[in-house]
Amino acid sequence: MPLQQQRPTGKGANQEAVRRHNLGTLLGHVHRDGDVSRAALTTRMDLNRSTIAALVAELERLGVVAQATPRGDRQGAGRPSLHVRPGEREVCVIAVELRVESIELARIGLGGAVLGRRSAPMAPGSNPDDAADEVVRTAADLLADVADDALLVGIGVGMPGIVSTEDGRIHYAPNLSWSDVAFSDLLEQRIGGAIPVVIGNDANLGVLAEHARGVARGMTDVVYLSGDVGVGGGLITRGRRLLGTVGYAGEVGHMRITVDGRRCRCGNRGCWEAEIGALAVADALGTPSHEIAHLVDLLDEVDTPSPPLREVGLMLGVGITNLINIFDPQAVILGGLLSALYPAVRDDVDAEVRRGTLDSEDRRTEVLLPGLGRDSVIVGAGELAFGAMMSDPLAVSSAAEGALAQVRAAPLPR
Amino acid sequence: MPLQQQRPTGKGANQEAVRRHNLGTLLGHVHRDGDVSRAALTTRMDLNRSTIAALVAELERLGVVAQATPRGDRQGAGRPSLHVRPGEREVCVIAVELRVESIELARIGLGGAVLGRRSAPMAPGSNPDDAADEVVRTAADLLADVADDALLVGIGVGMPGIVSTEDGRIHYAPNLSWSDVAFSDLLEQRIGGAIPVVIGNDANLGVLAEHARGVARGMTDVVYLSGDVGVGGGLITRGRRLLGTVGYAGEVGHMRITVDGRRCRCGNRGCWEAEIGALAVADALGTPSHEIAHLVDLLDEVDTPSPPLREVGLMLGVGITNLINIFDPQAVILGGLLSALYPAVRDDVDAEVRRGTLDSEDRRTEVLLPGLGRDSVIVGAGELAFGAMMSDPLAVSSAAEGALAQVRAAPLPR
DNA sequence: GTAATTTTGTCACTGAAGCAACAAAATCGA
DNA sequence: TCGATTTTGTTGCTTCAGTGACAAAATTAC
Repeated sequence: MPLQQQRPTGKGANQEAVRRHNLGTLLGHVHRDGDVSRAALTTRMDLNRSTIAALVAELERLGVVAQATPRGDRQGAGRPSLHVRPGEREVCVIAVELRVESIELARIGLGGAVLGRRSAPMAPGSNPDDAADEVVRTAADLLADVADDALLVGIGVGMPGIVSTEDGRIHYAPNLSWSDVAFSDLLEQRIGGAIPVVIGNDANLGVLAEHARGVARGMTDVVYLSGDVGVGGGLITRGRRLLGTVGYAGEVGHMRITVDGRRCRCGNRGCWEAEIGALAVADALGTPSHEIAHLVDLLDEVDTPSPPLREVGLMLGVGITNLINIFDPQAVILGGLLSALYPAVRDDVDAEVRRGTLDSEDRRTEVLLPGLGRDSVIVGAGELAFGAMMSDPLAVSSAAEGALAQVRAAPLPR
Repeated sequence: MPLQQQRPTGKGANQEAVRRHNLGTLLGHVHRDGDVSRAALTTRMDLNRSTIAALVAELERLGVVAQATPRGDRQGAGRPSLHVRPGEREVCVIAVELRVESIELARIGLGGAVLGRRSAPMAPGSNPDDAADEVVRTAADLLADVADDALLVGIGVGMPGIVSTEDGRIHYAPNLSWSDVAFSDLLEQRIGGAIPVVIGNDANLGVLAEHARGVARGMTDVVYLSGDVGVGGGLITRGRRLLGTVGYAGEVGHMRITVDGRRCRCGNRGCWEAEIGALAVADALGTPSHEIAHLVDLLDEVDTPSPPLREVGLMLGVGITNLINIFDPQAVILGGLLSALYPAVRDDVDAEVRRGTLDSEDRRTEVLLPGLGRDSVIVGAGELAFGAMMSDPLAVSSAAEGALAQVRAAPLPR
C-alpha cells in the first residue's frame, strides 16, 4: 500500500499530491543512499521505468540530482543502469547544535555529507538573542565559500530542552536557563524569513539521526535515550517520529520508577533521571560533582562494576524494560552518558530486560549503542532540515531560491 | 498535506492509489458520521464537487452508499445538497468479544449502528477450538435473518491478552489460560477463508472505539487504559494506533513504578497493575478476593477514600503522569475498573498529575472516562473489522461477495 | 413574484502514470 | 571474435483521476 491514509484529516488526494509524493520519495532515496541506480529506484518505488525516468528528469532539471553511467564495478549481465546522485547544484542545509558551552554548526549536503563545520563559543549565561546572532554570524561564515548557485533549503536546530513542534518555541531548557523562547522566530527574523527554521530537542534528533544514518537504519520502531544529567527520549514508530500533541512526547526522564527513590531536580523522588543520570552515576562511582565531565572516561575504565553502580544498572534496566513493554520497538539505543554506562553494567541491564519483557521468537528487542557518537544531534538537525525537501522538492527548492544570499548578507549587530 | 509519505517503505504512488484513498476516505466520512452532505464532503476532503460526485456515484454503484435529498430540517439558503448515507445493500461486520465467562457478538453496520447482538457462554476452561466453534455458530445465527444481498466485510475479535498484529496469533491470554493460539486462523478455517479475521486486545480496541465513537473523537493522540486484575494500554498517535513491531505495544501493566512495591503476578515487584489492579483495590477496600466482581459497586459507594485507597489513587496518578510525559496525549481515558476507581480518588490522581507534568497553555492533557462504557471492546472490534473497507472499498467489497452465505453455511462439528 | 444564493450535472481539459515496441549497451558462451 | 542474451533507456500512445466552466435547479430573503 503505497499511500498512507492520514485518518484524522480525512482529506482527499489528487495527482499533484502523487507527483509530490513520488518526487519527494525519489529524492529521499538519493539522499538516503547517496547514489542509486534507476533500476533500483524502479524496484524500490514499484513504479514504471518510464515514470522513474520522468521523475529523475524533473529533479535533474532543478539541478538537485544528476545522472551518470556507473563507475567501474559491474554486477550481472545486461546494460548497466544509470546512477542517480546529488546534482551539480549543491543542495544543503545548515545544522545547528546548541550546547551548554558551545554552538556547533555544520553544513550538510544532500546525501548526508558533512561539507563544513564551525564551532562558536556559547558564553555562560548567554541569552537567546546573543545565541541567535552567533548562529547567524557563524552560518554566514560557513556559507562564505559556497558556490553561488547552491541551494540552501533549511536550517535545523537541536538543543537540550523541551521544544514545541508547531511554533518552534523552546518551552524550557534547564541547561541553558532558557524558558519560553521562540528561537526559530529569532533566527528567521535575522535571516529575513528566507528559509524555514525547524527545531527539535536532542533526543528527538538523536533518534532521527540513528534512524536515517546510524544503527537503526531500516527499522520502523525505535527508542533512543540520551543521557546526561537529565535523560531524554526520542521515539520513532512506524518509521516516523512520535511527537505528541504539542511536541513534548518522549520526556522519559521524569518517568517514576521507584516512588521512594533518589530526589530529582524536579522535586519528585525516584524519577528515572535521578536514578541513572550523571549525578547518580557520579555518586555510584564516588566522583565529586565538579568532575562530572569525566564520567565517560571513568566509566570506560570500569572492569567489574561496584554494587552501587550495579544498582544504577538495574535502574537502567528497569526503565528500558518499561519502554520496551510500552513501545515494542526493534531497538533501544543508548546515547550520551548512557552509552558509556551500559558497557559497564551490561550484565545487570540485560538480565533485567530479559526478566521483564516477554521474549518470543518474533520479538527480541535489541539494546544498541549509537552509530554516530557525538554527531547524532547535528546529523539529526540536518535530517530535520531536509525533511521538507523530501516531502515537496519543487516547492522547497523554488522557495529556497535566493536564500543563500540572504543568509550570507544577514544584518547583524556590531 | 493530503497524502502522507510512509517513509520506511519508500514506495511510489499512482492514480489508482489516489482513487483508493479517496474512495476509502469518503466512505470513512460516511461511516463516521452516518449521514453527510455532498457539500460537506467537498469541504472536508478538499476536492472538487465533480470529484465528490464521481466518487459517490462509484460507491453507490456498489450499493454501499445511497444519496437522497435531505429530510425536513433545512439549513441556509441555496439548493439543498444531496446527503450520502449507508446504502440499500447492508454493509456490516461481525464484532466478537471473548470474555472470561462469555462470548459476546454483535453485528455492526456501516455508520456504527449495532444491528444485532448475541451472547454465548464461554465454558470455564474452554479451549480455543471450542470457542471458535461457538463464535462461528453464534455468528451464523446472528446472520440468519439478514438480507441475502448484505455485504459482510470482516470479522473483528477483541480479547484480553497479548496479540500479534500480523498473523493474528494470541501470544498469551492469562485470563483464558490460552497461549500461542492462532485464533484468527481457527476462525478463518471454519468459515472457509471467506473473509479476513482481524484480532486485537481489549485495550487496543478500547482506544479505537473511543477514538472513533467515544470521548476521543477528533483527537490525534490518546492513551486508553483498561483496568481489571491486569492493566492494559491502548495507544493512538497521529490519529493511528500504535502497535509496535509485533503488536505488543501498550503493555503498561508491568511498567515498574516502585521497585519495592507489591508483588505482581509476573514475579516482579511494583508493577503498575500490582499497585492499581483489582487485587490492590480489593486490598485497599478490605474486600475478600472472592468478591472482586463487586468492586465497581463498592467503589461507587466510596464518598471519602480511605488512606489505603488514596495510596492506590496516588499510584494511578504516578502511572498516568508517566504516560503523559512519554506520549504528550490530548487525553488519557480510564476504562474498566479504573473508571470506577478514578471518581473515588480523583483528587489524589489529579494532584499527582498536575505535580508531575508540565502544564503550559497549549498542553493540558485531560483525564477522561470512556464514553462507550462496557461496549468499548465490541465497538472497537467492529471498527477494526471495518478498517480494511475504509482503505480500499473496491477490493474489500468485491472480496466480500458471497462471504455472508459462506459464514451462514459454515460446517461445524455436532 | 423576483433576485440572490447555493448546489448540481455535464463535458471538455490537464496532467501523471502505465504500456508496448524499439534501440542501445553490456555480459556470457562458443 | 562474434552472436545470443539480458537489461536498460526512449518514445509515442493510452488510460484515468481530478479540475474548471457553464447552465440548470432548488431554496431563501426581500
